[in-house]
Amino acid sequence: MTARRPESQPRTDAAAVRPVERTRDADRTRAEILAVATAEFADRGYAGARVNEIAEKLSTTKRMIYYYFGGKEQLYVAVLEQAYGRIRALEQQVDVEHLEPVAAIRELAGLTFDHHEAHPEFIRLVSIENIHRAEHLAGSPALAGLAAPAVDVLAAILQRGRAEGVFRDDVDALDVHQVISAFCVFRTANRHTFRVIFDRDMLDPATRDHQRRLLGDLVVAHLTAR
Amino acid sequence: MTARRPESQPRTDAAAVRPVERTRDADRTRAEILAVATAEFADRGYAGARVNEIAEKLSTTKRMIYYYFGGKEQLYVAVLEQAYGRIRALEQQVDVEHLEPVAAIRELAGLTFDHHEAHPEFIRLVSIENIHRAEHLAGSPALAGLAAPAVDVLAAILQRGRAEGVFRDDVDALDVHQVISAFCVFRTANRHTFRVIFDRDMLDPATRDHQRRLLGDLVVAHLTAR
DNA sequence: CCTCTTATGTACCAAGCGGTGAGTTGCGGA
DNA sequence: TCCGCAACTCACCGCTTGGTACATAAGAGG
Repeated sequence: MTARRPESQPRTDAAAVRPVERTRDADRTRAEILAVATAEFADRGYAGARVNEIAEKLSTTKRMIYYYFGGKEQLYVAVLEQAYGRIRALEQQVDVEHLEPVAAIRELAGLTFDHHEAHPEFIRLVSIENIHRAEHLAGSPALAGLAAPAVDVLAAILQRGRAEGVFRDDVDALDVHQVISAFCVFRTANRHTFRVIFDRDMLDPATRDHQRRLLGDLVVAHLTAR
Repeated sequence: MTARRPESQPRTDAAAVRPVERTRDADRTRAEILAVATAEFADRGYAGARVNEIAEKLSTTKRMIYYYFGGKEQLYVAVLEQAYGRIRALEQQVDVEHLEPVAAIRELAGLTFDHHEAHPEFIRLVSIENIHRAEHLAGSPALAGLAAPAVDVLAAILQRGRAEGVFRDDVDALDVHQVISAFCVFRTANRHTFRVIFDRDMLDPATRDHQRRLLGDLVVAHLTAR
């Protein structure tokens, strides 16, 4: 029991020979843990995710998770914070001010549609957090009460549309956002049960394009009704 | 160690004296396990639910869960099957054939709305099952591929509306069902994160009534557009 | 070059987990 | 009345789980 490392150890004393990796880098380690944890939590839920399994997919060890984050729950909160932060950053890049109101609504709805489809892990994390009644979200000072930029963009479009007389003046921006979100979240989050029960594959390109148009039609019809 | 039951035992030999309970009843035991398990799985998710905890809330023991269902996963599938079965039974009772098409659509949407709000545990189970990519649903011969009756009702209404010339003739019934479902599921399933981020309480009566009307307006506007 | 802090790895633990072996009791039928 | 079996109880098991004690190496600063 004297041989500690039986193999796979250069031992040539030339420590600097190794390519590039394995230097000490707190930021890199933290980022790697977050990335792996995001995938794992999104994949299996909070209770279903295993700290040991996250650790095994890391190039570092489990000890680092506790060193940097403190515990499973805090790691999960950190994952949520990073995910929401990234989504907000993306939303802020939306630019539809150069379009006329109807086209702008269609574009915004379409972008949300694409965006949700492109980030299913985020939608999954949101579903998971709702299963837990948003208690972690509510407990995070970085996240609670901080609304999405998308609603402001939407409110501006509605304002312009009203001024131009093409939109009704009794429609609330948050309502419209909710309708768009509902449609986009549903087809991503509930895709699996919907497929089993109704045999509709949301990811099929034809279905996808059809639904993207449908969402635009739906919202515009509502905003321009009467 | 001879006294097995130190107290709380009548022991008057009048076995028939006891009110009604505690006889052997397989059906009742099964039903009780299912009821407790439904609440527990809906509350904490599949991985988060604990067999031990379900057992503690039972008037019987954990062993009975394994006796009747075989294991945690099979118990979960049984919970899903019962939940879907009940929902379908409710859907089949919908009767809107006596209403004109527009009123019928509003009524159907409203019933779905009320129905989803009244059964949040079911919505939670569906969310949970989607987190698991509907693998249990797909594996259950009693559930897979068996569409909801609501879509047939919807298709009939659309048909009538088209015949009367009040509805467009290029709208798919399943699309409409999806829009209604999306709205109703979203406001129930994502209620918690939505509240934390946008400070909107879906359960507030005024909000609720407003959204119920909104859903009807939305669908009707789309069906009657152009 | 030494030293002190930060970052990392190893080995391990107690509690809780899903699951079971083995016996016991009530009840319906002969 | 008694028997056979379904319905039920109790104690127990082995493994996985989140979490940690402790040793140690890599750099930055002097």
